[in-house]
Amino acid sequence: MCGRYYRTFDKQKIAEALRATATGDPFLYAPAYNIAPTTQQPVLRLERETFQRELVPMRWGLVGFGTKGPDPKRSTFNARAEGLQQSSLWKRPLHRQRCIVPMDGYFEWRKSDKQAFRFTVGDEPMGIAGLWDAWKSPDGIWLQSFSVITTDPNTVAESVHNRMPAILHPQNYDEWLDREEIERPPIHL
DNA sequence: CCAGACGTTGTT
DNA sequence: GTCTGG
DNA sequence: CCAGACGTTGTT
DNA sequence: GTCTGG
Repeated sequence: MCGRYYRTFDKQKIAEALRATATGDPFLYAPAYNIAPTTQQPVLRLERETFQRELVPMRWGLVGFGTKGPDPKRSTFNARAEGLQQSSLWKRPLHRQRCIVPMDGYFEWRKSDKQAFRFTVGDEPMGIAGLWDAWKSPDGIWLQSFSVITTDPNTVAESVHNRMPAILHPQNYDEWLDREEIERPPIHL
């Protein structure tokens, strides 16, 4: 699982590091050390027509296109990699709306004693595989939102938890973001 | 066909 | 919107 | 994920 | 204990 993370890079640095155009309010890119679900956070995706990389602030906690809106009773800030194909909520996002969640690291709490652990990949920023969707509110305003994909833990993560976010290798970012591959999404990444 | 869901975690 | 269960 | 709340009435 | 809001 991944329910908290942190990011030290600001708008300009994220844009530079990811070679992307950063859109939206600079305030939403401010370094944050305890990021929680339902807050607006920048995610990386390809622009619909130009396929250029763009950073867009979205709500953490995916709100499906056809739902009635955000539902506090249902957690959608994580999406299990194993079940993405079997759910109407995740299926279209998996095929057409993949994104990457930039962060410096994430936190996990050990169940036994509630001890918090911080996970990073060295000193490098990391990109987590994510999905996004858009929902139109009754008053016509679009809400964009995203979810972090989780998978089985590696040997480091499993000492604390039985799930971990899907960390992408930088060389695979383009393949994950590809908006033209809608038949066979690169779930192997 | 319609109605209702559409999700995750851990159970130390 | 789309899928599953009844 | 954690922190904090956890209620009722009626209201054009 | 369970739900909501961030």
